[in-house]
Amino acid sequence: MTPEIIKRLFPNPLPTISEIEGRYPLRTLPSGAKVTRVAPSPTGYMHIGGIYAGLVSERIAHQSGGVFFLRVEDTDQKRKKEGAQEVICNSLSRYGIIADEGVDIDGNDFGLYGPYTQSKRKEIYQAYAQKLLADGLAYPCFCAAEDLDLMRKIQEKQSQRPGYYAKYAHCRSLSDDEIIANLDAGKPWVLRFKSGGNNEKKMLIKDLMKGEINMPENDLDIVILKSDGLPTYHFAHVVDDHLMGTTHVIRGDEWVSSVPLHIQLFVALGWKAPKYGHYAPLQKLDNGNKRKLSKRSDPEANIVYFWEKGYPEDALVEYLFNLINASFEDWRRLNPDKKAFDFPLNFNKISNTAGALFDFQKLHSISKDVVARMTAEEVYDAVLNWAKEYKSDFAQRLIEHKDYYISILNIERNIGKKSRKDIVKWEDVEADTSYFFDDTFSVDLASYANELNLTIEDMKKISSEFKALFNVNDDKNAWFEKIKMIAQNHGFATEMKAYKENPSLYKGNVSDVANVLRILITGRTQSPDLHAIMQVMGTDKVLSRL
RNA sequence: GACCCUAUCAUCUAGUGGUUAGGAUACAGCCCUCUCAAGGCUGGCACACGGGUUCAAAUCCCGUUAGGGUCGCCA
Repeated sequence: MTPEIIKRLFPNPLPTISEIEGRYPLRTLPSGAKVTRVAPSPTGYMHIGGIYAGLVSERIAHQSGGVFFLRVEDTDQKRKKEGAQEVICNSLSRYGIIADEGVDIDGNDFGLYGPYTQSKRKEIYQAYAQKLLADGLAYPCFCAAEDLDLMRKIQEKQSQRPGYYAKYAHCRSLSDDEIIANLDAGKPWVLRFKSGGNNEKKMLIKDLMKGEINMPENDLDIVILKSDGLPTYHFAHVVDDHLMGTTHVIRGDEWVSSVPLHIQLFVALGWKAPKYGHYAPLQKLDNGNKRKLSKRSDPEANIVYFWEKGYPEDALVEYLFNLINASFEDWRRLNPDKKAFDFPLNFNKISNTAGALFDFQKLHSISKDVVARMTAEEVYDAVLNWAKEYKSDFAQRLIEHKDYYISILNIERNIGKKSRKDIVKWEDVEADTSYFFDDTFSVDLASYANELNLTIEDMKKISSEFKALFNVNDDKNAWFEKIKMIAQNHGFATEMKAYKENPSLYKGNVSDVANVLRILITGRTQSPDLHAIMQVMGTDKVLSRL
């Protein structure tokens, strides 16, 4: 390749290699410190797998005293969406995944190894591409998309491995004159890596999560610079993670098969490759088959789904930790008061499986525990935050009745003990507490009477008798003694045992009496502790309901 | 089609040559109990299949089957 041709391909002045290397000094970190990153694309959509990767990367870096940074991979200008930076930053920070370096919500860089948005690094990639070109490790390719489609079709027909390699790599052997002719004709071009790999040969890859993998060497001349002058993922990853000093790359296992290529690129540029860890994607069951949680068909693949439903952030984090490493739940049992982020995560303990099915039942169970560990005030704040965004009329009500709601949320909430566990997500709270307000309270007496095998007259009698006896200051025992008394007066058993032994002697038992009151007070047959509910409602409301 | 990965209860998994195959979720039953939830106790439920290697295999090897991934100027 003559310098003249190189100049024609890269007419604009580029920084020199030593200039660039000077801008990215080696990081000075304690020994054992790991440098990781999360590298989403600004498509306006955050996949739950991105949170998974972020969580692992963040923990690995910070637990080792290293650096965790955010890099925005926007080399595909077609997929770039307005407002995507906000989605990325909000999604990560919401789950406590805080980068030491990267791009903030306004698109501003912070940290010394930037810029952290790939489109702003164009000249850096081009400088290294030019170097590869000069070193004879890259070449311009003028093949059009149609040419490549045709090539693949032929390969398929002949049962050949598809791709741009060996005799199919037409532009690899272009003479200088041919290149000049193409350039003169104004043909668009891409830059391809001239692979020295042999597909017959194997190379051993050590994956942090999957262990040793034997892969064939890469012999594909892949594109490193697209016709718009921006790099492909492969090239950008290699250049960036070298310059930014990444030591451990954690990414989805759709990248496993590119590792030979990536290592080849590192070698071609004279660099040391980072360590790689590939995790299997979250899956879901579809018609009896597992498949990857997909953006198109699965709403729960989008992290926003969990915001809309109001899943506590800690619940999702704990669920994901649990998937990353099943010993999390043992650790949690031993350390009920610690933050999830205190959990020590080791690579050799990270589960290496085909990909877990996303299990909502497990998430819900974890979520109930998480909510049960919170105080009523904390729950109130979280519900209010959620409602402000997704249910403004409910938010209004929460604000107007703050103290009342906190008392409601405090019912049977005994922190650290056997607390009530019935809130899974903030979305549930409004309906669960609706009977505390007259405008959202209703009761269908006739059908309940039928269900309890009582007449409405029976219910009325019980109600008026209790009404006369009710005193909001009664403690639980005194309160219940009154209920027993009413039971006795009306021919109900006061003890469950007695009733069970001889049901025919009684009209019902004390629980039926309590249930009558429960229905009148709450409009439903199931509720938290009735005594506590009455205390929270107060005398006026209880009497009016009765 | 080629290459790579994976295979333990319904689900997430522990397990690295000798275990009554452990835990969690879910499920069922009992206890507690004013209902529900919670809690306590108990129970059922698994090493994909076929060959090897070995005194001994969930564990090592080979094959089969099944699932997943990759083979783009997308990441």
